[in-house]
Amino acid sequence: MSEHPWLVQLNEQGYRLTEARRAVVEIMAHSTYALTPIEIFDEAREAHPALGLVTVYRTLEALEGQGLIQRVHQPQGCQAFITAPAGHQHLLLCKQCGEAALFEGDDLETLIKSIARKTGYQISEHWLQLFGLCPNCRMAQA
Amino acid sequence: MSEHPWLVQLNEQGYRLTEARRAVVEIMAHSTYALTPIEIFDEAREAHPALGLVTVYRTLEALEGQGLIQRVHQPQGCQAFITAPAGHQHLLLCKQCGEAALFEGDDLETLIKSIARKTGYQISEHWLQLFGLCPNCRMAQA
DNA sequence: TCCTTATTGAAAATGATTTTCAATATCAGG
DNA sequence: CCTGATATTGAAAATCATTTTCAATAAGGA
Repeated sequence: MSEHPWLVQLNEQGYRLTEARRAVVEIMAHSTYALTPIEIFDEAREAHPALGLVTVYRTLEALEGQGLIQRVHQPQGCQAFITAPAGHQHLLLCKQCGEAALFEGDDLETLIKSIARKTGYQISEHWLQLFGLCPNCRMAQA
Repeated sequence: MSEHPWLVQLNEQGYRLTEARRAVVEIMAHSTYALTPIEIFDEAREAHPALGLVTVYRTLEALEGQGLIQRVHQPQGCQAFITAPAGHQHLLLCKQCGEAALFEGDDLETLIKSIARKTGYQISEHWLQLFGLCPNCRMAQA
């Protein structure tokens, strides 16, 4: 069987391919929701019951180090993770159901340049995140 | 002596004015750096040595509830607090020294409306934060 | 000044994450 | 296909941040 691209990448970086890693990657690579270590633990144990929570933490660390997932910051807490956006994409989170959408944020360049000019700062990174209601939850609410 | 506006506001909301609260407000209202509870604790104890860390947490909670301070999210962690920006301002943090600058982010409205149209989400909140080097640290580096 | 009650600090409890360590599993080499 | 070096694992303990509990104290209206 062919491995998931994330597993291939981990392998190329010298990580061994184990049941535990396969189980965590399986969950993380397919979720469109930000998940906490415990949630990942619970879901991944369905495929690999012997999995330990510690290993979830260690695998998340490896995946984050490889730029494959990212931590999601929210008002309720900052422990959740989700697939890392590619390129210049940013997160849009539904406050109701937690579903995450992605959007392009290229237009920021202009804003950032103007702020750099005004403040004298040399800007190297930006975080942009939006919160709202996804189409489904909007409908349910109306 | 006249009290700091933050203390006046707390008082109007029914909070009593105590030495502990005065000490914490004194630190938070004048810092241009994001400070962690422990850092605030250490600094505030210079004015009020009997202060307990628990009270720092409780006072931060009150100040955040009043919209006077806000939590600062950073790659290294999300435990720090800083004066809340007024209106549509956002944070710009120096990666080197931790100093915080503020900037206006009104231009975002256009971007946000366009994303709302594209994704179907009803967007109600946005987080924008920039990281870089402040003028001083830029100079020191060059 | 007195009295009610919000507030306090210390200690204990909780929750998340990290470290330690002996057992186990991966995979390169024979 | 076996074998051995060693990366990886899970459990338990340690650590760190935060919250809760509770009796003592202090704020501020009467």
